[in-house]
Amino acid sequence: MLEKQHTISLDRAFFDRPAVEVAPDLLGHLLVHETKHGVVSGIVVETEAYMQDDRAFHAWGVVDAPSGLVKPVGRAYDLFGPPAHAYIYLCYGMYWLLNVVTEREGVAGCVLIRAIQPWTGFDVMWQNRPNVSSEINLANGPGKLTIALGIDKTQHKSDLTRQPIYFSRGKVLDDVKVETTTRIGISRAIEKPWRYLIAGNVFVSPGIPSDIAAARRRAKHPHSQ
DNA sequence: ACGAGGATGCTCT
DNA sequence: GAGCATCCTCGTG
Repeated sequence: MLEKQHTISLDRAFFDRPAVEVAPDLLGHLLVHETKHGVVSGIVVETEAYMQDDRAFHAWGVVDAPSGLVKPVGRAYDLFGPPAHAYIYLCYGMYWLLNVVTEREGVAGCVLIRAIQPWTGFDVMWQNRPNVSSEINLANGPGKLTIALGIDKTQHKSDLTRQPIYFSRGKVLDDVKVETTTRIGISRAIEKPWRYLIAGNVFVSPGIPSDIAAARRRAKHPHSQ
């Protein structure tokens, strides 16, 4: 069961800021999903920020340069909506990834939730991910955590300041030490240090920061460009 | 422990 | 047709 203090949600003002501020601040808060099978939650231990004019961002190139108008087409349009709404999209044709929209309406930005430390609703999580070998692997990745929590396309654009999906106002972990790396799994803007994680937490994802991954590839295949 | 490869569908060229 | 904000399995050491 959740303690009462963790049933109150972060408000919209919290997300009405640049993603690079929201992303580290979310660490230590609970991500909660009140499902019909029970309340499932986990501590946010890893996030990434995506910013306007960021070449790795879905919203890149969507603003028409001379007019400043947003082209009202495609999935990226929802990234310009009001803050604190869910932006959920299909990755590699198979996995739903959960983002929170940041910044005021008209400015694009979001925070990708990359890993949670399971907190409540273990029975539901194990049901959702029956073939997992250990608690560590239950939700230590952006695709894994949506499966564990039962989040998919149907919650796209839902308001994350209220049930059924929200972030707790109170932190479960206080005084978290935030570590910063480049983001994972991207090929553009790989130098931006916009991945945030709780230092030493074993529930963070096993991915390799993109600048390190690129350097390794170059060392291994010096001929490929 | 690690690395290669496949699954699978949407978006943009 | 290429390129993905991924994950899992099955090889080899």
